[in-house]
Amino acid sequence: MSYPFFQLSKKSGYAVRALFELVLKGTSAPVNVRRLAKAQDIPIRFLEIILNELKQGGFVLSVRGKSGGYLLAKPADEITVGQIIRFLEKNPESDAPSLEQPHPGEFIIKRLMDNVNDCISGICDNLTLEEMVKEYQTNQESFVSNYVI
Amino acid sequence: MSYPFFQLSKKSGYAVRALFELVLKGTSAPVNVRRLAKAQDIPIRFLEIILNELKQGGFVLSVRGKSGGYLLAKPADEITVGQIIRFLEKNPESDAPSLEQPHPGEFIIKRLMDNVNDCISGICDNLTLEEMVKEYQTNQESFVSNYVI
DNA sequence: AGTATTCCGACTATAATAATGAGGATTAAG
DNA sequence: CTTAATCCTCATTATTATAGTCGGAATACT
Repeated sequence: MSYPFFQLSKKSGYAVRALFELVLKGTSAPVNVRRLAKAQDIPIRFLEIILNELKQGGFVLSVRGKSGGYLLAKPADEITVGQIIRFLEKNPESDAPSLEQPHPGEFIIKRLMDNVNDCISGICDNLTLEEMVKEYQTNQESFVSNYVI
Repeated sequence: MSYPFFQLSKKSGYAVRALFELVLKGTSAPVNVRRLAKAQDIPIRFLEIILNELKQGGFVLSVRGKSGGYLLAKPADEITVGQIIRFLEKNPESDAPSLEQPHPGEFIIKRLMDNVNDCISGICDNLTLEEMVKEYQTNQESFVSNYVI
C-alpha cells in the first residue's frame, strides 16, 4: 500500500464518526455521549470536547439534564464531511495574513498545494453525512467482512 | 480563502524546493548546501539533514571535499513530487500492520481517505521536477509579480 | 598541510495532538 | 424534594511531530 499523503486527525475522524452515528441511529431523541462513545469506540472525555466544539459550529444541539444528549442541528444532507473537517481543523492564527514576504520558491509549492486542496475539497465538500450512511447501509456486508477478516 | 485541508511539512516543502533549485541551475557540477540554502531561503542546517535523507532515498548524490556538493541522482523527468513527499514523510512504524482489530466505524473514514489519497497521488505522482521547472520558466512573470505584489 | 565541504550524532525548543480528571450546572423522573 | 443522569467548564498531562541548532569528525580537493 502506498503512503497516505493525507491523514485525518483523530479528532476530525472521531467527529465524523460521531455525527455519522447520530445519523445512523436516526432518532429524534437526543443520544448521550456515552452511547455515542461506546458505539464508535471513542474515548468518552475526548468526545465530549469534540461534541462541544461541534455545537459551537452549529452541527449539533445539546440537551441537558436527565434524558439529555446530542442531536443533529440540521438535516444530514446539509452537512458535508468537508464542513466538519474545515471547522475543526481551522486555527485562528492562520486567518491572519502573514506579513512576511514569501520567497518565490514558495509559490511553486503553493501552486501545487492549491491544486491538491481543490481536489480534496472536491471530494469532502461533496460528501454529505446522509450519503455516507446510505452507502454504508447498502454496502454493509462488505464493511463487515472487512471488519472480520 | 478556504481552509487548506492538506499542508505540506516544512521539511517536504524544503526538499522539493531544493531539488527544484538543483534542476533550475542545471549544472553537471555539484552545488553546495550553502548555495542551495541561500537560493531558496532554507535554514542551512536543516537542509543538510534533508539532503542527507534525500541521498539515502536515491534522489541526490553527494560529492565530498573542496568543490563538493549535491547533484541529482537521476534525470529530472524521472523524479516526481509524489516520490519525494512519500519518501520523506513515511515513518518506519506505519509499515508494520497494526495488530488491533479496527472498529467498523473506521472503515467509513478509511474509504474516504483512500479516495482523497488516490486523488492527491494523481496530482503529485504525475508532476515531475522537470515539469515544475518548465512551468516556472514559462510563467516566470506571473510568479515574480505575485512575489512583489 | 590547509581548507572547504559533506557527514553525523546528539541536543533543544515549541507546538500540536490526544487525551484525562475533578467538580459544577442543569434537568427529568421518582 | 431528592436523586441520578447528563452536559459543561477549566485545568492538567502525556505523547508525538516539527523545526530546527550545535559541535565536531571525516573526506577530498588544491
